[in-house]
Parts: sequence; structure tokens; C-alpha cells
Amino acid sequence: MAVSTETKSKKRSGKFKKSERRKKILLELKLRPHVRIKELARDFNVSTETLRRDLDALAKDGLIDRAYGGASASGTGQYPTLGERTAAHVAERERIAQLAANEVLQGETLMIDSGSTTIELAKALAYRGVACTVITNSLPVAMIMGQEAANVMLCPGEYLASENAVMGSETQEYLQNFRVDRCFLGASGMTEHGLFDTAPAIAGVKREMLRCAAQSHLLIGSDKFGQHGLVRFAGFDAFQSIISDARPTAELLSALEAGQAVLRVAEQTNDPE
Amino acid sequence: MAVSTETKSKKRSGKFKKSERRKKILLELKLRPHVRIKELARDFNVSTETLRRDLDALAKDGLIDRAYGGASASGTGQYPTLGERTAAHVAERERIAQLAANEVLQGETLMIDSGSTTIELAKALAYRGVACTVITNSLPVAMIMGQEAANVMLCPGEYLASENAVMGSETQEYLQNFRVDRCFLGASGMTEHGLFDTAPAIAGVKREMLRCAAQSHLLIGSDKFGQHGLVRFAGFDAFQSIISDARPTAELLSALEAGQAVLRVAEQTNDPE
DNA sequence: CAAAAAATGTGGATTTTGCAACAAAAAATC
DNA sequence: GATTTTTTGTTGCAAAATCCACATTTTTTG
Repeated sequence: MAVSTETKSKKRSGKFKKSERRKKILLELKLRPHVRIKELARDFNVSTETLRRDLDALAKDGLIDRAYGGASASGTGQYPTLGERTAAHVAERERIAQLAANEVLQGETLMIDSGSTTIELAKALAYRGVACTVITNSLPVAMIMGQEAANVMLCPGEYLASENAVMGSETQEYLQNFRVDRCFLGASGMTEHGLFDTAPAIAGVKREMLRCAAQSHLLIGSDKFGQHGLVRFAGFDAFQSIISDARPTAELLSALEAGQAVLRVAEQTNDPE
Repeated sequence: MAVSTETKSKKRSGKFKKSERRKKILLELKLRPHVRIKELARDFNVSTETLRRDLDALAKDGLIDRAYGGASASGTGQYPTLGERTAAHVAERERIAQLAANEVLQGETLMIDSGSTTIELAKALAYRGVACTVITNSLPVAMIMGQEAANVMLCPGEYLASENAVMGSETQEYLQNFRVDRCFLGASGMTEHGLFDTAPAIAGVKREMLRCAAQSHLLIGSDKFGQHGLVRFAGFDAFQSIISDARPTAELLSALEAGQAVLRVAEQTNDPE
């Protein structure tokens, strides 16, 4: 047995360059959700003012989310571009998710897609503590539901950082091995021609989930009405229910009538009492 | 096509009760990494002082991690018990990870285990931007490496929140389909009888990775010397190299000599120049 | 090696957050 | 319905973080 001792000369006061420091901050935020200026300044052995400049610079590039006394992971954290890009519609998505969560009964088996709306669904289900089995390709969905009563199975596949999910042929093959009670899918666009998403790999996973579920539910924000994406993954007839936060336009409604789907709308009412 | 409209009476100024508010805060932190007191106070329409009390109460129960001006997800966040429970040994693990990362060449294929030390390895590899292909069962490892040049494949399996990883028979079967250049494994204990971990499911994944890799590397902190866990997953002869932050005890060294493994020690030297 | 440029540190005024005690309001109890 | 208990709001002050201008150090460039 050979023994080699590598002495890493870690000078106590060995300071990093600016770029190194900033890389390390970004890396740190991929693990911890939040860093404090004071702690970083101590770790790097620089003044708090220098670190403030670092954080401000990174925040200006949108790489981190600045907070008083520190910073937290933004887009590239556990929430890729996803959460940020439609932050305005969180209330709508939350209402959709609540309505969708009503459909799930104790002990059921589910498939849940990746996407911001389905993350809200996971949140709603976790909140209710519904004991069910979930198969998903979304890492945030797995992490959220895994903390509660649910049983979570994660699909294999190539990890796509921008979606925080796995996809690809392995993912699709894996899904084929299951039959579940329900699947919940999002979409990035909906026109009278059907449902769309941005990438073939994402669409492929959705198609496969549709095949494996007895009941299929579409979660779609009204901001997606009339939008079309690169890839059409299904028509309206593929779904048993379509859940949204507002009534679709007349065009969409007439297209919807072709299918047998139930349209459920979670309207917001302002009754300030 | 049936249409049902569910009107969710969301009073504009309707305040939540204390418990409702706190539940909502916890839920929020499962998605966002960080919440600010000011924003929450505005959203809930209560004074900042009330919210401060909420956060302090939640922090006292260890449910969140309090920060100046807000709070971030703690243990049960994206970093389960893992990060917290051995926060003291981060420096050691970082040194081990740096040394291990040296072994990896551009374009190689790797398997990386779950665990706190291997998360540090992922961090080190991401930091260097090594373009390689990684197969892992650890969600944090996937998320960290997926943001850089690496190609990441995630294993299927049952998600275990406490480890932030998937495991089980599906995970093991999946691994069998690959041959990789190297695997990097952690362990929760090391005695003269071999390497140990806490649960059979974790040990099973490690054993499988050992079978699939041409070269196997053990990453082990010196705090694990002499510790034994529930399950033995390998002897010393299974590894080509053993990387630690300090020289093992005499007992361990003599046991090590039986195998052909190279022992690499990342010692810390304090040369204050 | 010297000059220029960039990065970092320092100190004090300003703003934000925190803390604690008390008042006010709401909810629960009898 | 009055009283007790709980929860929430307010105020003043202490502590922490920010901001800004400028000094100092380090790095780059010729």
C-alpha cells in the first residue's frame, strides 16, 4: 500500500482573487439557500465592504438574489429560470394547484410533470399531507413531496438544469413500466390546435405520462392561452379535466368542446367584505 | 364539455390566523430559498413585528433558518439533516474533495454517491468546469454539476428525503447498465473490518457502483475512523485509492496494507508565512 | 521599475432591522 | 356579555448593515 501525503499549503491569510471569490459564492449558493455577508467576509478574510461589492455585482447580473445582510440563490438556485420568469403569476398558479389537489385521494398513484405550475401542485399536496405515491421527473417536486407523507419515485434520465428535471429516452422508457390513477401536466402554450411545450424532450415525457394514466389533468394558467410552443404534445381530447384560473377565449372554448374534458376554473373574487 | 367554476373567496384584507400564516411561511420556504420579513408582512398584511415573532417561533423549533431581515429554509429545506449535522467538518471535506477532483480528467465518466463529502466533490468539479459525464443518485450532486460543463444522468428510485437521494432496487438495476472510469464513494464509518454505512439501501447503491467502475475512490473524513455503521458495504481491497484529511490510526493502516489501495492524505498545514 | 489602473480597506453618516415594554384589539372562556 | 387570555400593533432605542468618499494596497502595463 502506497501512501502519498499532499500538503495543501493553505495560507491562513491567502486571499482569493475577485473572480475566484465570486465563483465560490455562486457555488456556495448552490448548496446553502442563503449566505450572510459577515460569514463570507470572515471565510474569505476580506472586508465586508468588498463582499458587499461582490454580492452587488452578482446581483446586477441576476445571478443571485440580494438581501439585507446577505444574498440568496436566485434563478440558478433550486429554482432555475422557471420561478423567476413568471413570478407575476404565482397567485394564479396557486389557485390552479389548490383546485387540482382536490382531485387527489388518499393512497392514489400519480405522475407529476416538471414545471412551475406542477411545483405549486406539489406544494399544495404536501401542505395537505395526502399520502399518495408520486412518480415524477422533476427534482423540486420530488424534494417537496418527499418531505411529507408521500412516497416518491424519481425517473432516470439526463438532467436538464434549466428545467430542474430529468428527461430523454431513459425517462420515457421508465415511465412505461407504470400505470397510475392520475397524471398532472403543465404546458407552455395552448391554442385551438392543442397543447404545446418548448422542447421535444419535455414533450416526450408528457406524452408518455398521458399514456400511463387513467385520468389526465392539465394545469394551465390563463397567460398561456393563445400561446404556441415549438412542439405540440397533445390535443384536448387527451385530458379528462383542464384546470385553469380563468375562462378561455371563445376560440379555445369551441375547440375544447370537441373533447370530453371537464373545464374547471379557479376564479378569484374580490369581496372586500 | 362541462364547465364548473369554483369561486375561491379570497378576501382582499382578510387576515390569516397565526397558525395559518406560519404554515404558509414554511410552505413558501420549500420553494423559495429565502423570504424577507418586509415582503411577508406586506403580503399577509400584518406588521413586521408580528412576522418577526412568527419567524422567531419557527426558528426556535428548528423549522427555518433565521437571517437578518428574513429567514431561509433550514434542515428540511434543500439540505436535509445532511448539511447541518456535520457542519463542523466542512473544511476537512473540502480538502478531501479538492484532492479527489484532481483525479478526474476531461471527458471521463463517473459515478458519484450521495452524502455530504461527495457533494463537496461535485462542488469542486463544478468549480473547475471539468467536462465529464456523471451518473449519480444524489439530487444535490446532479443539481450542482448540471449547471456546469458536465453531463448528468440521474438514477431512478425511491426518493429518501433524509439523504436527498434516490435508492432501492431500481437504482441498483439502473446502475448495472453502465461501465464508468471512476466512482467516488463516501462512507459513514471505517474500521479495520472495512467500510460501513447506516442503511442497507445506501450500502446497496455503493456496492453496485463499485462493480461498475474501473477505478474506485473512497472519500473519508478522519472523523469516521473507528466508527462502524449498521451495514458493511466493502473492504479496503475494493478501492484503488482512499482519500482522507488525516493519516489513519495504526490499526487501520495495517488493515489497509492488505489491499493495494493508494492512500492519499490532504493534510492541512498552517504556514502563516 | 515606475506609472496607471483596478481592487480593497477605512471611517463616519444614514438607513434598516431588531428588541423590549406596553397599549390595543381580537379570541376564548365562563 | 364581561373577563381572561392570546394575539397583534406601536413606540423608542440599540444594533447591524448600507452607502459614500477617500486612502491604501495590489495588480497590470509600458
